Amino acid sequence: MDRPKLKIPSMVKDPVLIEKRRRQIVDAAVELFIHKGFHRTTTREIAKASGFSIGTLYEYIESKEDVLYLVVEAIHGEVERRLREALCDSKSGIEMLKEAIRHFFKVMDEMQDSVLLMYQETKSLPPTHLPYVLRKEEEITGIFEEILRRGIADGTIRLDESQVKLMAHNIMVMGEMWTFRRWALRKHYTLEQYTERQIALLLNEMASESSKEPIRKE
Amino acid sequence: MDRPKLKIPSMVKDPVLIEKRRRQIVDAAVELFIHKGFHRTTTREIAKASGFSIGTLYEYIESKEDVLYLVVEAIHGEVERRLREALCDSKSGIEMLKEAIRHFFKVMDEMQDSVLLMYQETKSLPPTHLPYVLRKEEEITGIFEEILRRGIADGTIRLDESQVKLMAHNIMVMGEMWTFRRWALRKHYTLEQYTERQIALLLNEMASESSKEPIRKE
Amino acid sequence: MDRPKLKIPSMVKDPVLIEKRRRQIVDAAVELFIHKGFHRTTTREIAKASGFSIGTLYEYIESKEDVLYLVVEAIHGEVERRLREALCDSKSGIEMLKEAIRHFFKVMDEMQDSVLLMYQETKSLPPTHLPYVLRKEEEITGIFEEILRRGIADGTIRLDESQVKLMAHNIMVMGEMWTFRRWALRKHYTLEQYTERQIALLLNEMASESSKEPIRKE
Amino acid sequence: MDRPKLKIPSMVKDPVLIEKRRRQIVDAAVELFIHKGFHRTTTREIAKASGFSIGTLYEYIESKEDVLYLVVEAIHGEVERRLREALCDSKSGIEMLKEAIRHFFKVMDEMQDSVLLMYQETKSLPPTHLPYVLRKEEEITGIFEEILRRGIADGTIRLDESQVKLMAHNIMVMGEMWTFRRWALRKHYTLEQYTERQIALLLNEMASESSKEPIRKE
DNA sequence: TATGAATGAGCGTTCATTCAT
DNA sequence: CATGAATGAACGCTCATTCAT
Repeated sequence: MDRPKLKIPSMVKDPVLIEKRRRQIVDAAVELFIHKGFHRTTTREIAKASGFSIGTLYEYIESKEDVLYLVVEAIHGEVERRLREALCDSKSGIEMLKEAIRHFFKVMDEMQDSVLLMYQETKSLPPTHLPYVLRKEEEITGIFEEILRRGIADGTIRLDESQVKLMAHNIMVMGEMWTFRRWALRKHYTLEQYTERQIALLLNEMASESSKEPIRKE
Repeated sequence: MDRPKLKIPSMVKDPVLIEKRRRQIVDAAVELFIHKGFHRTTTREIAKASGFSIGTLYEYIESKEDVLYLVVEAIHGEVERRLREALCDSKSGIEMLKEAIRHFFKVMDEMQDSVLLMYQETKSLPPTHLPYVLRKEEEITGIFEEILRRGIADGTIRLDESQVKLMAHNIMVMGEMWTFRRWALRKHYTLEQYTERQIALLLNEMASESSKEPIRKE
Repeated sequence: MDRPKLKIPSMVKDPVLIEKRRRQIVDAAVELFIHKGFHRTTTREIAKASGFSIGTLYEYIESKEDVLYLVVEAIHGEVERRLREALCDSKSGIEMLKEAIRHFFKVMDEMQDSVLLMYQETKSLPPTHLPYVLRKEEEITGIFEEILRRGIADGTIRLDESQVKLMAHNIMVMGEMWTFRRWALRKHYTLEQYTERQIALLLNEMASESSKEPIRKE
Repeated sequence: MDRPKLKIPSMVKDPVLIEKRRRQIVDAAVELFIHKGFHRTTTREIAKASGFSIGTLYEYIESKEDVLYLVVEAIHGEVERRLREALCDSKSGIEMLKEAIRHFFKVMDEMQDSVLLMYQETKSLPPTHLPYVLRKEEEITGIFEEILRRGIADGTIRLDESQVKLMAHNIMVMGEMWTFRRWALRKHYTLEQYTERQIALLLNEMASESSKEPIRKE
C-alpha cells in the first residue's frame, strides 16, 4: 500500500531535529488555528508559540501554508491511529463495524476542534498539497470499506459491492458532521444517542437477518 | 414564522437601487469567491467585477465580510426557493419526501460550486453574522422535518418523533456532501445512483411496509 | 478702517439665502469641530448636521476648508461683537481698560470651546485664507490698543507708545490662555481670581499713581 | 521625582537600536510636520525621510500618532534640557529668574518652528498620550515655580504663594507666544526688546524695592 | 436650487518572507 | 543552527468632491 506523504523541504539536515521542531510547530499551530483560524494567525505567532524565532520557523518550513499542511496531516494521522487502535480482533464483520463506528464517532467528539479545523481550512492548502490530504481521507475511508468487505465475506453484512464505497463515505461524513453540525446536533442529542441512531440507520439495511439485534434504547 | 434577516446598512437610501447593486455585488463575488476564495479576493476585484468603483462598493456594504454574508444569504435563499418550488402538492408523505430529496440533491448538484463555497467560507463570517446563517440552515432543515412529520401523520413514514431532527439533518448533510465530497463520490457514482441509494438507505428503516417499493436499479 | 472679509464663492445667487445657509453650516460645524476636530469631521457630517444634503453644502462653499474659515470668522466675529458691546461709555481710560479686560476674559470663558477650536485649527486653514484671520485677530487686538491710547491721552495710563502693541497682545493672550491652559489654570484659580490677578499684573506698571486702587482680595 | 514617560511599544528588542531608529524617526518627522503639518504628512514620507521602509517604521511604533508623541516628547525634552542647562548657580532668586526667562525666551526663539508645531499638533495626540504631554508641560512650568519660590525665600521676590503658579504659567505662555504670535510680534519687536519688556512687566510688581534695577533701555 | 449616487486617489497598517550576523 | 531586523507589496477602507437628474 503506497502512501506517499508530501515531503516538506527543510534547510536543516538532522531528521530527528526536524521531527522535534515540527512537532512543536504543529502543537502551537493547532491551538492557534483553532482559536483564530489559519488566515488570522501570523507566522510570528506560530514561531513564538512554538518556542523559537521566526527565522527558525522558516528553517523547517518553506511557507505558512506548509504549516497548515503539517497540521492537517497531524490531525489526520491521529484520527487514523486512534481508529486503527480499536480495530484488531473483533469476531464478526458486523460487530467490528459497529465497534469501529462507535470508536470513530468518539474520536470525532474528542477531537472535534481539530477535526473542524481540518474541515474548514483544508481549502486554504496550496493546490499542490491538497491531493495528499484527500488521499489520506480516502485512506481512512478505506478502513471502513475493508470492514464492510469483511462483513460481506463472513456473511454478517448484506451489501452490494457497488455500495461499499458510498457506505464508507457515509460513515465518515456522519462522524465528521458531529463536529461541523454540532451547533444543531448537540442541542438535541448526546453523542451516545447520536451514535446509536446513526448505527441503526446504517445497519438496518445491510445487517443480515441473522445478525440483527435490538437497537439500544436510551 | 419570523425569519429576521440581518440588515446590512447602506449609505444609499433608495431600496430599489440597493437591491439592484447588491445583486451585482453578489453575482460578481460568488464567481470570484468560487475561484479564488474569500480571503484571496480583494475588495477592488469585487468592485471591478461588479461594474463599479471601490467607493461605490462601500456605499452598499460596510465591510468585506458583509459581501460574504450577502453571498451566503443569496445562496441559501436560492437553495430554499428552489427546494420549496418542487414541494407543494404531492400525495403521501413518503412520496413527498422522496421527491424533495431528489430535488434537493439535484439543486445541490447544480449549485455545487456555490454550495461548496458557502460551506467553506461560512467560518469567515463575523461572529455577529454567523447566527443568521445557521438559523437559515436550520430553517431549510426544517422543511424536511415538516415533510417527515407529514409522513408520520399520514402513516406512510414510520419514525419516532425524537429522530425527526436527526433524519432531517442527515438528508441535508447527504445533499451537501455531494458537493464537498465530490472529489471522491463523482469517481464512483452518478448523481442518480447517489440519490437513489441514499434514499434507499434513508427510507429503508422508516418506510412503512405498505409503502415500500422496489428500489430503482441503475 | 478697511476690513476686507474673504469672499467665499457660492454657486447660489440669492445673498439672503447664502447668509441663512451659511449660518446653518457654521452652527453645525462649530459643534462638530469642537467635539471631533476639523480633520475627523467629514463633509457629510457637516451637511447632515446642517440639515441638508452634501450636494447642497457644496453649493455654498468650495471646499471643506471654507467651512473652517467660515467657522473661525464667525467665532472671531462674535468675540469682537461681544467685546465692543461692553465698551461704549466708561469714564477714564484705565477704568475702560479694566472693564474691557474683565469682559474679554468673561467672553473667553463663556466661549472657551469655540475659542480653543479656533486656536487649534487655524493652522489647517489654506494659506490663502490665513491672512484674513490674522488680520481679524489684529483688529481685535487693536481694540485694546485704542483703549490703552485713550488712557495715555487722558493721563490715567502711563505707558510708552512703543509698548502699546505689546501690552495689547499680552491682554489678548492672557484672555486666550484661559482657554488653552484651562487644564492647568482651572485647577488653581477661578475666573474671577484669574482676572483680577492678571489685571493687577498688567496695570501695576502702567497705572498712574493717582489712579491706583487697592487690588481686590479674594 | 517621578516622571513616568509613556512607553511606546516596539517589535524590536534591542533598546539601543530602538533609541537610534526613533531618533531618526523624530528628526525626519519634525521636519515634515513643520512644513506640512501632521495630518498632511504620510507614514510613507516619514519612513522615507527616516531612511528606511514603511515596514521598518512600524517596527518601532504602533501608529502614526505614536510618531507625533515621540516628536512632541523630544521637543519638550529639548526645551527642558536647554532650560535647565542655564540654571545652576546664580546668586539671588530674582537674578536667577531673569536669567531663566531670558534663556527660555531665547530657546523659544531658536526652536520656534518646533515649539509652534508642538503647540498646534498636541491636540492630534490620542487621548491616552495627551496627559503625558500636559504633565511634561507642567513640569517645565514647575521650574519657574521653583525659581520664584527661591526668590521669595531669599527675599528678592515679593509674591504671594497663591500667585506663584499663575506667574509661572504667565512666563511660559509669554515665551510660547513669541512663537505663536510671531506673525504680529516680529513686526514690532526684536527678541531682546520683547524679552526685556516682558521681564519688566513681570518683575515690576514682584521685585522687592531693594532689588529693583533700572530697566534696560533699547 | 437641491439632491445623493458615484468616484478613485490616497491613507494607515499588516505580515509573509529574507538574509546578514 | 538560530536569530530577528528589514522589507515592501498588498490590503481594506475613507472621504472630499463632482455632476446628472
